Amino acid sequence: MQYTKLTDFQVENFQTDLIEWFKENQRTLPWRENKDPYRVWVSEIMLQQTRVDTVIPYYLNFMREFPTLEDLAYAEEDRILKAWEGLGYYSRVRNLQTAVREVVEEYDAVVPRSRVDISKLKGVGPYTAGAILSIAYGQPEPAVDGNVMRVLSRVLEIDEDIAKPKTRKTFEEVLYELISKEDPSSFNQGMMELGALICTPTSPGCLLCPVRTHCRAYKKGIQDTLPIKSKKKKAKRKRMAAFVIVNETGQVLIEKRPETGLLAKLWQFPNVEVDSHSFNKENMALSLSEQVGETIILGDRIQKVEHVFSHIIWDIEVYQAKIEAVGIEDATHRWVDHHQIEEFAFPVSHQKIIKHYFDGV
DNA sequence: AAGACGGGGTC
DNA sequence: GACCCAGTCTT
Repeated sequence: MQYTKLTDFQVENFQTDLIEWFKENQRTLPWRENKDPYRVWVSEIMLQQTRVDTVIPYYLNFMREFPTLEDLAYAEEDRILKAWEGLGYYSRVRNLQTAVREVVEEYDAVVPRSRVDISKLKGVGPYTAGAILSIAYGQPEPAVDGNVMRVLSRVLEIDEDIAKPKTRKTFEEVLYELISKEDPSSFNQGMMELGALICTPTSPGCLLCPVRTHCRAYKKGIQDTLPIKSKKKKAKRKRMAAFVIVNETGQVLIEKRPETGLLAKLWQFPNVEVDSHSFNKENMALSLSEQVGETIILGDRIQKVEHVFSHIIWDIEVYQAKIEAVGIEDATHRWVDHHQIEEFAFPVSHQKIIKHYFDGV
């Protein structure tokens, strides 16, 4: 039985027009060299909420460091985080390693071919499952991302709010009918490529579009009103104070962030969240001395950093500080010089502190 | 269903 | 400043 949203829709002609266009116009990208499921998998994780141009250099470096699924499975966690440094959403790479270890142990190092099994892997949601199954294994599984929802909302004039979790399922149901059974890989990639190159969020290039004859929104001239997407709330501000603590040999103190939550397991300079009331230097020197277990002498403010996340804004005031000793290390604290610090993965906000401090020293 | 989770590019 | 990006996990 045909899905009602495809009534009077030329399914086969649409598939052909899309796939022909994709084969002629697809970009040359490093993850399109072959269909190795591991390579496809890594690319799909990196591409989550991240643009192609941003991903390319990370992908090349990552595949050089971890060419096979086993290489990644046996790698040290600090190394995979360093390879991800600056990409954001760091749980992606920790989940990816958990998942490839699962594949090595439970699936004889072969990426599962069924949606049920592949979806059990950490970090593999409905989109990534469909992308790997269709691109690496040629299976007719939908892969619904932001591009696909935008393109299809226009082509089929679907006006559900794409910010709602439930809406993704609407698109998946249609796509099980609409996807090419002969070339699911080119179909899915074609939908995404079309969304990236032609059917863009603002001012779509309808006159260049290979499927405009099929497009209901274009026919009505309402392509700019779709998709419907509700707004999200804006980020909240947090004031922080961070400290570049220097010992007698010129090393600085860094610490590892907690295992869960924001920027989990990355390294940073010791810092505290401050509200406007408790913001005084005596207070900070004291609590800092407690943290480090030695007397800290708080120096000048040397930098201000504003860093914007999707849900938080950090306003960081950076202070220099001195310790009258060599300084003690434990599992989560290290004293490092400007060479050693390169080996640790820092969030971009604290990379700004590293750059400013060591450029000035 | 809504919030947590990064960072960068664009208008 | 707001939006968006080849989304997923947790609550």
